[in-house]
Amino acid sequence: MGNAYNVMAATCPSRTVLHRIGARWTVFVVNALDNRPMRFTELKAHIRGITSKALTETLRAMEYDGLISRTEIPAHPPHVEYALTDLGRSLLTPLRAVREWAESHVPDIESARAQADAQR
Amino acid sequence: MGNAYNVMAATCPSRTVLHRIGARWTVFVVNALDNRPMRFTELKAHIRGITSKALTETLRAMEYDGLISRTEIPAHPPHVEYALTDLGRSLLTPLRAVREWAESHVPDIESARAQADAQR
DNA sequence: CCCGGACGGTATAGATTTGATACCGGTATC
DNA sequence: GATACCGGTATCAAATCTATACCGTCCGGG
Repeated sequence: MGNAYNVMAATCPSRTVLHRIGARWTVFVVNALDNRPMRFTELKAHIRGITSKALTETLRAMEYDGLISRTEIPAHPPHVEYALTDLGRSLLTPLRAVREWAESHVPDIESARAQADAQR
Repeated sequence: MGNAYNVMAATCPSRTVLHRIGARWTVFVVNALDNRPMRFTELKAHIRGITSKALTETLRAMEYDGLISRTEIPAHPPHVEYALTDLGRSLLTPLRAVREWAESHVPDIESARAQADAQR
């Protein structure tokens, strides 16, 4: 498809993009918002182990990059809703594949680790 | 396909697997070894911006996880060759998709960032 | 009115990870 | 010899992440 960007070049903008995708929690947020918008606390509960700070920073960065939208809903009680944008949804396909790979290859990696440990 | 692992659970082994895949440089190494084995210095030159230390650590971790193999070749001059294992090759498909997403969506993200900057 | 709790975060400090820079031993070439 | 390349280590400073505590707003109950 020959586009002009190459992640292997240190200065290429695609590098920063890949860096952002690869950031600790981005994958989890994208996967969590897969089929519906969520609120802050809902996300925090869903992605077990994330702290408020990490979640806030991840959401801010993703919003800045146009991957998610943040909407304050003035209902009673008011609350905040995070949702994938079209761009974010387009990222869903590759990231879901990564997630599925991770979930389905746990035994392979665990046995590789066990074998490496036994070696020493 | 219903496997037993869920990355959203903090204690799930798949979490550590995903963490490893998401580590700074893993994506680059997998993509670099896409169509042939490479030597240490070759990899370092190919993945612009990586330091020896980062590359060493990434390679060690990936070898431990069974994603790549490290072979010392006793030719003259002797050298070291890194190659994807079958497991590593299976990771290639999802990660190549991520790489391609990054390379093809740079303009979208840049314009989202520009728009966010203009907002303030 | 007062109390308590949920929501959506901040502030701060300590631990962990990363990166820059320098260096090193072995092999081969000049 | 002297020099250079390969495949790394060692060391230390800088950036990042985590844990923990805290905060203001809004709401419902008593």
